[in-house]
Amino acid sequence: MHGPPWWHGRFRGCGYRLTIPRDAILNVLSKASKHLSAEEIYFAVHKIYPAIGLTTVYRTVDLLAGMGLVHKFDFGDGRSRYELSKGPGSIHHHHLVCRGCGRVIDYTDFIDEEAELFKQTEAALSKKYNFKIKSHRVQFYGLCEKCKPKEENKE
Amino acid sequence: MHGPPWWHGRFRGCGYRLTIPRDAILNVLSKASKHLSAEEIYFAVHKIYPAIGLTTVYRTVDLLAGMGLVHKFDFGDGRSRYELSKGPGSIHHHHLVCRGCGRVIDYTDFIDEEAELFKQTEAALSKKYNFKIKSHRVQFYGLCEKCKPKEENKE
DNA sequence: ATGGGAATGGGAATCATTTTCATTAAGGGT
DNA sequence: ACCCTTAATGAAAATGATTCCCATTCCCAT
Ligand SMILES: [Mn+2]
Ligand SMILES: [Mn+2]
Ligand SMILES: [Zn+2]
Ligand SMILES: [Zn+2]
Repeated sequence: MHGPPWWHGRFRGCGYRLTIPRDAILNVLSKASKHLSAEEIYFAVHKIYPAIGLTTVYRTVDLLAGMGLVHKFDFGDGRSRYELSKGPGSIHHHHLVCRGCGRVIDYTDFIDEEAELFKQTEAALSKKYNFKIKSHRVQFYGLCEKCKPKEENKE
Repeated sequence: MHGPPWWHGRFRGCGYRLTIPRDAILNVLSKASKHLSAEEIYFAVHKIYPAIGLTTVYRTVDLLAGMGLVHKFDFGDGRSRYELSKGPGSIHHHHLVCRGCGRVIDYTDFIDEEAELFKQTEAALSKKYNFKIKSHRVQFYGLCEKCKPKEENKE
């Protein structure tokens, strides 16, 4: 709870500077309860540091993705969404995406068995295609509890 | 090899008209060996029917995705890519995406065990979140055999 | 303190996709 | 084969997220 946030150390090693905008953006992301768009990050950060521009948000979020600190997602709503990937409170998980309302649900259940299979699959794919796998993404698409009934009414 | 293509029947049932553009676009997709962007489809179709516009490609590909005939993907290169999902020659598969050059590799290996696990996972998720799962997407990100060496040289 | 490269921010530019609207053409009924 | 209704189309303009440009500011090792 005290001392500098856990990400402060990660910048020096890469030769990057830990600036106000970068720190502010990471703060916003670390407190976010959902998957934020660049603009949403911009608005949130803007309340505390009105000087920070949208361009910087894009640049920063891109840098962070390159460092592996955030994940960039496309859930099909026309804008990229970002989520902290490392650190306390962030666990590897997969997503359920509602085609009706766009809601995204994180799930970590059943990951145990998934993780085991993914390890095997990654190993086999790496060898067969001589491909170095860095990460993966799993998403299920469908209808959430709210949208399911609406769909049925259409018939 | 003869007779109307397999997709002709799929339109009537939905109340959609089978038009020249739609047929042409499906022909292009059915012959494609890679994941085409809207513009690539447009160029291919344009050689045979120069009158067909890019707008129609977008509309059609959207319609086909809604009908479940094509899958829409985002591989991170800034444009959506489309692939026939049903019919002879199209098997359900997952993707390896190279972060270096953007190459996308289809793989169907190891799907057997994956398929089994996915069935279980889908069932469990459906129940727990009261979510109707229609489809899923799995992508592995990393470096292909060509890009792997380049990355190592940078250090 | 100083110099130099890194980082920033505002505005313009890009570019994939969508919207608009006047025109065309499926295809069911005759 | 011919009409009619209406879905479908295409050209051009609009949109909107992301990127580019560049003058200015900031960080930090010397
Ligand atoms: Mn998530
Ligand atoms: Mn594929
Ligand atoms: Zn929903
Ligand atoms: Zn590659």
